[in-house]
Amino acid sequence: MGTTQLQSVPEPKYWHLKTVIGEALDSEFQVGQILPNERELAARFGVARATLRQALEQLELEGRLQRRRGVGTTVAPPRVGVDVSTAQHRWPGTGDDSWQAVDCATTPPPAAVLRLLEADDTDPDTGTGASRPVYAVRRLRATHGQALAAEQLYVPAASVPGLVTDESLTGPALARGVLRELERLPLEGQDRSVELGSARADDAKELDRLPGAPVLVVTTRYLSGGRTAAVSVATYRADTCRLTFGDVGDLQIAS
Amino acid sequence: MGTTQLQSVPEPKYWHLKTVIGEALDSEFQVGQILPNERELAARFGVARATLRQALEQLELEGRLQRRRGVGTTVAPPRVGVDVSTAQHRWPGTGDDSWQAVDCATTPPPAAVLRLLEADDTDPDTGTGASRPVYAVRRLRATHGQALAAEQLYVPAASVPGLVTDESLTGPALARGVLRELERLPLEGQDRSVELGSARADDAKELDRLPGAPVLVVTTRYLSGGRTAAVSVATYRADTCRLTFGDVGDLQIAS
DNA sequence: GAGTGGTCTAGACCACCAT
DNA sequence: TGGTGGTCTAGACCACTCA
Repeated sequence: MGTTQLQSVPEPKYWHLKTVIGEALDSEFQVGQILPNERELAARFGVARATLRQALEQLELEGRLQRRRGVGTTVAPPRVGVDVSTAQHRWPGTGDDSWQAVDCATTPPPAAVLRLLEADDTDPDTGTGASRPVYAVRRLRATHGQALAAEQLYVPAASVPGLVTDESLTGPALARGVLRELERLPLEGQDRSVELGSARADDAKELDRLPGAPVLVVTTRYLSGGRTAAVSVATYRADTCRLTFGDVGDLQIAS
Repeated sequence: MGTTQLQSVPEPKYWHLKTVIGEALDSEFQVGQILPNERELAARFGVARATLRQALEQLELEGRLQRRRGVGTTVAPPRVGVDVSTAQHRWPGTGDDSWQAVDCATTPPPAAVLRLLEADDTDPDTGTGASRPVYAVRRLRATHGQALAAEQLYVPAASVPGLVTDESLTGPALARGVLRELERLPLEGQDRSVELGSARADDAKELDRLPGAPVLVVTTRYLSGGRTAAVSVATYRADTCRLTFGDVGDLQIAS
């Protein structure tokens, strides 16, 4: 038959929808403005609700929309630039009030973290358990009342020799005590990695997201005295955060 | 009625599924092994295919699974650590064969990039167009034949004054020429940001993914002579890449 | 051509938030 | 209590890969 194929390789509907809605966001909507609900939007575009949701999910992933159950879908503000630079060799949170210590436990860290912590602990000496227990400090990072990240900072006891382990020290106070002692160590370097993950239930709750929400997982190894003095696993909200590594230093400051 | 509520707040089925399958991956499967197809898995777990797919999507997002249309679902290898460190003040790809120049065009860059390029171009002098045209160099980064990232490197003409603009220079050759000239500039610093994005159609094709696939967008501003000499926008496959910022430097090398 | 994952539908019910 | 987004179902068809 001589029917000419107008769209030989048609793009998926949800992809086209995403483009259309994305353009509408630029031209017709303002930050914070509420969109029509999903059922109406689906009807308006003549698609099933599931298809519309696929488009909205993409836009939310890109940080352009914010959806909250029971409330609605709103236009998200531009992503917040969050400094996670490694240029200044400082302990995390030093001279920076954006981190807040929340709790501290001594539950054994996950196997992956243990590998990082004990990689250089097993070789030099014979004993392995010298650095136990490992303090697990829980911290939150926020700006303008908005939760950005939840962190689990693992500190082996060997890194905080001066810590008084008084039993009366409860969670938050113990957390601050561990941090205070940690800052006394000379920080010699750090290496860091960033990868995509999905929020565990506890992280999700503190980040005001649903479990499984996309997060940027920043893993940092802090080095002091040739050893791994601490390991931090921080999960940043991927929808609202843009991680910045301001490496410019002197040049930027001079201008 | 006296029916006791066994699960007062039951977690979503797909979340539970994800956990179960994830544990199975650890204990019963090997990297590269192929899973039963989605219809069978859904039947085996007694859920709809869409629900099963929600769990698989999460596992793929976390880099634990790899799905390919027409082929099947396989167990993914651990993520590749990709160095994107800013510690060495070098131009991208110098002394590193993982980047390969593909093409070069002079199409105007997107507005967001233009803002970065011309921020310090408008103030000092009166003229603005001094740095036009802007070369858009296209490069790919790969290891072991596996595409990791696609980059768009924007270089204002002002940054490569020695470039001979012969019309016979085709795309790839022009790209290499621009890079060669760029490397002659003294690199004074760079700042960088990482955020979550979804792959544009062209990036997706070169990364062997579907459009919309999650990517880590690394934006870098290269500074030379107090100016922004180039801007790079690189999209890394979020499922297979873990970006590493090896800041340890001397200490790590010495050990 | 058989089998895979990708897209899409038209419903239903649930958890949550505001009023 | 009404409205929102979140979950789930049971189908259907399509695009792709490979033998």
